[in-house]
Amino acid sequence: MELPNHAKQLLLQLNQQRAKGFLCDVIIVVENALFRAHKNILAASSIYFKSLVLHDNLINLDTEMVNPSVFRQVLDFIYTGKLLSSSEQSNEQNFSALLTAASYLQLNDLAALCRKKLKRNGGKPLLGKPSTPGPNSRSRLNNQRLSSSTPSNHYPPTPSDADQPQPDEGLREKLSDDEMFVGSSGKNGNGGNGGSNGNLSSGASAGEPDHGLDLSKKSPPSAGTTTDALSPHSNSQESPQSASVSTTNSASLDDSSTTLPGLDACGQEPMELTPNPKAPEQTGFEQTQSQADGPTPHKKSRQASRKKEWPKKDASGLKSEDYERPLVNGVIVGPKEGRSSNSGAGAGSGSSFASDQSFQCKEEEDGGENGQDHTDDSGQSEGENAGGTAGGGGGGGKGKHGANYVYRQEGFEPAFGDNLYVCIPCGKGFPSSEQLNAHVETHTEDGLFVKEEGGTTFVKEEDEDEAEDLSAPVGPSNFGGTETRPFRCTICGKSYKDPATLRQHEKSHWLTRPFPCNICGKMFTQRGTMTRHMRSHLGLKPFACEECGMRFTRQYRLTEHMRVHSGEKPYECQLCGGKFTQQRNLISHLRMHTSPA
DNA sequence: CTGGGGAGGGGGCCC
DNA sequence: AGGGCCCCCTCCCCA
Repeated sequence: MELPNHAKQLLLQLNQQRAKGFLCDVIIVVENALFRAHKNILAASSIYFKSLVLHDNLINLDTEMVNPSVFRQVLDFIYTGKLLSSSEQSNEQNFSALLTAASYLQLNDLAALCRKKLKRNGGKPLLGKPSTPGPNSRSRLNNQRLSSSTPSNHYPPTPSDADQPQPDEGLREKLSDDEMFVGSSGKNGNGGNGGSNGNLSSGASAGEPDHGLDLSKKSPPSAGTTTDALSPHSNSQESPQSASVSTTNSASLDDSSTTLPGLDACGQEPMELTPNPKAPEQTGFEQTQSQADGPTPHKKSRQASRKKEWPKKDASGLKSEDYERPLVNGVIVGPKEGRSSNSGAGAGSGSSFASDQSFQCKEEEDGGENGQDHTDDSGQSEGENAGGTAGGGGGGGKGKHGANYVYRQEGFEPAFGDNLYVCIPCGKGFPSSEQLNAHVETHTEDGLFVKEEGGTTFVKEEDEDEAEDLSAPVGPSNFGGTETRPFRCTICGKSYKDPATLRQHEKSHWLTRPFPCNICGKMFTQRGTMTRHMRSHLGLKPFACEECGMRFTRQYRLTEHMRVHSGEKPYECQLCGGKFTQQRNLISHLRMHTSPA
């Protein structure tokens, strides 16, 4: 007994989910466009993808092998088995590009389809493009690019040996100059020494501004010779994640930006893949592991593994809105964010992608942001840290790591059922995106930022940034006493020196966090925290240790790290006299003294 | 195997 | 917006 349309239906659902970003657990970066997808689907369609998604949640594809437009077709193909080529594209060039991409990605069926098509048209497959499996060619290209002579025999290549992380131009623009040289760190091609973090790419360095891209400046001179051991950093770069940042492309943001996966290009003629019995036969082989060829310093593996962790839970939290937002300067830009990110790059955004109508998706101004809350922590966090001041140790701990930033919220256990499209704020499920969107609009009128406790303050979405107007803090001296900290939070009673800080603090009480990460959808109460978080996605580590070349995402980390070299151990245990370089280690040490052993 | 220390990384929060 | 600090998690090394 067999259900006739089962497979088809399943695929249809999956494709719809992809369109909404629902349960998507991997992001593919192609030039300045991001695509979300499901690891399982990718893994089932290509060995190459299989090896990539194994450890990566953020994958960066070689822009020399595939461009956003082509990748969109590829992705559509993967999810539908149909080749949708718009009239304008259904020419040889397009098929040729598709073939290149398919070969690179090891999508054999698609490649065969393209070859067939090209043959039929009398075209020549793969002109000038490598016909070898992507990975290899990719490595080759990368090596060239890096001018590294290191052979890349790994196959499939781990992102690590594949690319040299170089932040996408667009992304760079979005971040401060000093952040730019980061990605390069390490990873140089092969591990060999990444050590030098970044140095490699450095050719660039000369003449850059102080903080700038001069990799050589920031990184240790040892470039070529440094050992891996010294530069765990490099290792970290090899982690999948870093790979993600690898593209060298200098896509100028202006235009091309965008790609909205999940959207069907209109007017396309489907070219269906003929049933292929042996199709999904990818044998399972996960050799990625072996990649860590050579002795790997422990840190390497450790870091690598850590990297793998990040998106674990977050990835799925992507909002469809983000998903569909055009990218500008390499960063997904949406109506909402666009507004807020007015910093240079952001500003341009609006206009920059305007030209790219084709993929644009209209979504209402605010539609989504609110939708994203993850409450996991919110609930308690506030409470805790609020009251807690110092003791609030809770404050810090809350929500860490694990929270589900996604579709599930405590208190909102939605009955999904068939309703795959779930309104995050209220937990209602809808059978179609249209219905969900319609529903969401009803929210936007009400404003979704509700204070967690008391719920007395409503902040309209539009005012997100100017929340102060509505969440007017209790003015100075409303609470007798603290003259130095006259601004007090009505919810938890903590007081602050200035209204801005109070306002900032108050956001921690909001049920909905106003600053979402455009990549994983995680929500933050402070923009700065979100920006910092973004760095981890992008592999940006602007702060380099001049001693060993190790790079960090935060200045503070570097400062801390420097003590390793200086031998300074400023933190002393009053009980046993033990000294530590880092306060946190003293703290954990103290616990050892105090814990009831 | 286990516990302690060192250290990288992430998030929250205040200034 | 960025800096700095705190807290937590986790991994690795080593005794």
